Amino acid sequence: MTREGVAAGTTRAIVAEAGMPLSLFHYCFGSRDELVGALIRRLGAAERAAVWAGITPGADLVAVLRSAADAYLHHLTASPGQEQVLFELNHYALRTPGMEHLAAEQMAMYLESARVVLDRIAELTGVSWTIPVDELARLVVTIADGVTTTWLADRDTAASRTALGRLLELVASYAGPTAV
Amino acid sequence: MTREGVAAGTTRAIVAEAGMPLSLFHYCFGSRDELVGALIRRLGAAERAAVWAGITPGADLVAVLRSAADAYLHHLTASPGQEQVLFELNHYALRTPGMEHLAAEQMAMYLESARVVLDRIAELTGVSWTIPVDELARLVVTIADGVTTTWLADRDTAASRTALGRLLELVASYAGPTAV
DNA sequence: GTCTATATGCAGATAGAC
DNA sequence: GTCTATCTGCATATAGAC
Repeated sequence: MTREGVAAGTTRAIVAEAGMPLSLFHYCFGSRDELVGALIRRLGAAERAAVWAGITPGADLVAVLRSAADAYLHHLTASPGQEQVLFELNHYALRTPGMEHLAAEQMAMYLESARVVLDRIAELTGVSWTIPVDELARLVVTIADGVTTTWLADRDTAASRTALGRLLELVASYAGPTAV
Repeated sequence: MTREGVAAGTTRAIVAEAGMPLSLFHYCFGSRDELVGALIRRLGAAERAAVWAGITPGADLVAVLRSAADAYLHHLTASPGQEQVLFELNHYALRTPGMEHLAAEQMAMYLESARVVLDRIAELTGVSWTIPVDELARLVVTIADGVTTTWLADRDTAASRTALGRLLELVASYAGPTAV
């Protein structure tokens, strides 16, 4: 699905690539949608781990934000399909009766990841956020979604980098001296 | 497709709703993908017209931005499918061999719309932008994409409004006194 | 131009032997 | 648990009468 899209990930294509008979698929999963649901959860968790691992310790807030953003942009341009499939899965869930909650769950996981990362960055750089971290987390997720969607459509890396830089200035503007 | 998703818009579903035989579809369009391509262009143009019409004249920049943002959020929450289908079409184009350029075209149209609107707003409020309007347009499109994607997933209107408000502050920060 | 009827293929899911 | 063979339905597209 990462390589060719969610729609191309038919049960037959999956078992053909895995070298197993079709019936084994239905022995493991009740339906294709069950696999898709499991996939949303698993890829969401993987994304979360990747974001966490991408934090480069440092004292300067702007430098830390900048390096995290660069790491993300590098990952995005190197493996576009990995981010693309997350959006496709999200839209698939939104349009499939009974799976809408998975789209919300996916977003909740992103928000949680952003929250944790923001807390960690504050800790590392010795700043405190001047607005609730929940609100800042949503801002960060919104920015990431926007940059990713836009880049996936036109692949203008330079323009995306510039926009992302400006958006990070906004994030940095919500940092104040730590209360400790 | 707006109502039930791009995948649900089969040729059979379309002709059934239109009350016409299937063959008439193929008399009008060479293939389903040809219809999808036409749809991307048409809905993109409609979006552009809607954005243009949404500008509320006024002297205060922040007020104009705020009203445009509110109008967009109102539209989004009232007719989510209309924005959702644009994303779906975008992803469909990205994954369909030979249609990738349509995704880029769609994004180019958004950028052009943003550019025109930013010029108009500058004219109405008597400000000038302190960064190239191309860069600001990409920032605006990135923001709109991010807010829309995030809201579609969790429907948290209050949080989206707050985030959008903060992002617009960034946009407003690139306004300076007019050179005229 | 517009219709009915059909060709062709692939989708998800299951039956039932081993 | 794992297999082969198959059920059933729906997808895009077309043939060919009118």
